[in-house]
Amino acid sequence: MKLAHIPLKNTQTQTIGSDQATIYYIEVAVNRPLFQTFTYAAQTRKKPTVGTRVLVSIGPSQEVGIISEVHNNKPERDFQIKSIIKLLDEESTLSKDVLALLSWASHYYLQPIGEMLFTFLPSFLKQNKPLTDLYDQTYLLNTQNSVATENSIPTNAHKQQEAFNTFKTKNALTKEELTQHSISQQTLNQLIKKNLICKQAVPPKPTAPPYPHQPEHKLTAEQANAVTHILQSDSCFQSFLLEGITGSGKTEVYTQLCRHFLALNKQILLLVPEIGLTPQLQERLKERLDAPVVVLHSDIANKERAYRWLQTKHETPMVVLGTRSALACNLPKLGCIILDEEHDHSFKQQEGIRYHSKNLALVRARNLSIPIVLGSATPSLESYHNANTHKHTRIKLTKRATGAKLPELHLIDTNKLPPSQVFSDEAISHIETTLSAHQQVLVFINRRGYAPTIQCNQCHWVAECQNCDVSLTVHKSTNSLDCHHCETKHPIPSQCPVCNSPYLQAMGFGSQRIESELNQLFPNIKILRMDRDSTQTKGSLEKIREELNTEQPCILVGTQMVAKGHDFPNLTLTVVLNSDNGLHSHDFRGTETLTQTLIQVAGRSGRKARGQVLIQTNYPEHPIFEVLKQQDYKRFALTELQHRQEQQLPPFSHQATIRMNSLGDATAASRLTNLQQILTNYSHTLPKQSQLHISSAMPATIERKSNWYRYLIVLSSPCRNTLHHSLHFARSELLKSRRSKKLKWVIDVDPIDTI
DNA sequence: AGCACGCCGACT
DNA sequence: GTCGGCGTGCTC
Repeated sequence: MKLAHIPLKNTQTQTIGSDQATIYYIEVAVNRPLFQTFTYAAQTRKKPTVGTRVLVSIGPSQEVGIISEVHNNKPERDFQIKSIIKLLDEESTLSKDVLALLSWASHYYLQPIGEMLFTFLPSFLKQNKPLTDLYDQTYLLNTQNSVATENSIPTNAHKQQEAFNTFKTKNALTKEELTQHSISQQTLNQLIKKNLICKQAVPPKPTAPPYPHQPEHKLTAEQANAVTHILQSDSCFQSFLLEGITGSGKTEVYTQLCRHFLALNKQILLLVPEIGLTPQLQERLKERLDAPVVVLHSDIANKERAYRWLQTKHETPMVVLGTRSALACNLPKLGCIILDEEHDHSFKQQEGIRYHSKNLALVRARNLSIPIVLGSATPSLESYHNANTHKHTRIKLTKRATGAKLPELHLIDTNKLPPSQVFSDEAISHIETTLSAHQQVLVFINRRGYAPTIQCNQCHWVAECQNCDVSLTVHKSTNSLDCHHCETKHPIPSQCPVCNSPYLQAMGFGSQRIESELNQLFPNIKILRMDRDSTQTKGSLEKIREELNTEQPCILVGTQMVAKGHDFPNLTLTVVLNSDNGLHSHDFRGTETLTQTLIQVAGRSGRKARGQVLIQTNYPEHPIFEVLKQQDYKRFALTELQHRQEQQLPPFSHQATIRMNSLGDATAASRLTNLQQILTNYSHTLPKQSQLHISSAMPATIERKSNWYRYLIVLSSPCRNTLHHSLHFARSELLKSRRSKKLKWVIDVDPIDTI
């Protein structure tokens, strides 16, 4: 409300000569893959602050940089120090604590400092434009002016008198408030002309539109207990693992936590894995909280995103709901961090700059001495282990908030099912019963497209991508063969390119094929599909959700996407198809991920009344189903952790991969073998107890992608420091050889896959 | 990364 | 001759 204290913008009327400008020496990080900052001189009156954007000339070009350090004395440098071109803003873009966090992250993940900072910045702020471009225009009572001038309003100018009185009580008005008080532009201009009112740009403040109804909500005993437990650690660092079964109402716990911290004038950062879940969560938070909810994710338009970023600089209590990039927003009064669905792999950035948001969130909470809550029904084994060893405090929600029981789980052996038939008779009859009871059905298939491949009946030729080592997926809607890895599309051939046979057959099932299959089986029932292809256009996800809320019997076909936190109240039956390919994964995290996905999918059904889950499998004897039938995640976690311990796999050791890709041929493989040799020699120089393990160079799961040949070596050690030092050594070796357009390398600390 | 410089082959 | 390909090196 108080805007008067904000300094007036037009103070640049410098008295040249008596100008007290001093030279400061600063370190600047630019958006380039360089592991260093550059020293510049800045001549200003006020000491520049860390995190402020500057415009610098670097080599022959001009670029936006961020001040990462301000020196107290002139640093000794054996090169000439250039001056910055200008300070872009008077205020910092990255707060001090965020800058410290990201500097640490650049060191921990061995990523270039400038790129690390810039990946978190909305792209508008990467440009050479001042923050003030995003400020709100307001009109302010000119307090400098004496009362005498007030008399300059003619006594018959009632509108002006009235408007001026409004300003005297309100002090400042935004454009909207002007129209609210029906002050016309004309009247305003008159007042500005008389120097009674001045125009001023102010930093945007988040606002909370009043919500028509704020339903009261009663917590279950478990929920209430969780909230009080977490609040006990007020203003000190503590990490909680909120382990609540699907439908146990974790969101309600988050809401109550938000309310509490807002009441203390604090801010809350709520991180979610993907935008998919935000509309529902956003709506719930807005209707239950009496404070602004700022939503930040990469799908928000450029300028709007930067505007919201600026809003988070405000000290007013607010909730920021966002995906991983929201981690670096300012929030000067941050009081609590919540990370929902903490097991989700999308918190790990896999492309470009590699980091894990969960790790950064934990470090930020620790640095700020505030509590952090990691929530999931199926915690990652890392977090599970951390709770076992009391690094995290475990809080459990064991009952569904509605009192409904967890769904019943049945296995259907599909060994005798002919390959052309997807749905077993048993599944079909269950679907029929459910639909006739006016309830909804979810069919989960972990594959998009029509069919995963097309094959020749005679010579068994399979359509493969020219640029990648994968088979092409049939897409009926576009009538094309698509590569899901390099995005190329090919026409479907009418005959086999090898033996010219016209008998080409779509093999296997994807979500599109399931959809058309269901349309044939249940011609009078609405079939909805939720996958990456069907949700590309804006608002399509909301449309699907609306349809589901009509309580009409219908069938939803979905991929991975449906497993992520959606709440489908009228769903009572879930049919899982084709889960078998996850059973034989060569990645040691394969069973973990599959178990998590299946439990999450199962959890979509029966939120109100008890639901049912049918899993079709060719391997009904597989131990994973024993766990799933009991829905005993604890048992799974403990057995799997024991296995990990025996194998010395994470979380019992720390891993990093060095990946190297070469364009067109496999040179990366031999280069990596070279590096592996150097690292092996290096490991012999280490003290015996440091136990560094270096794998030999191996191809990535998809060896060739977009014609890039991809290889990696895995370094692991039970000692974090050993691993870290070895990686820094490896990087210095890598930097010795020249960069080439056809050879790229990247270090991935705490990798989650080898795809 | 982005840019300049420089060295080589193939063109009006 | 000189245009443009790319390999090499530097950026405060």
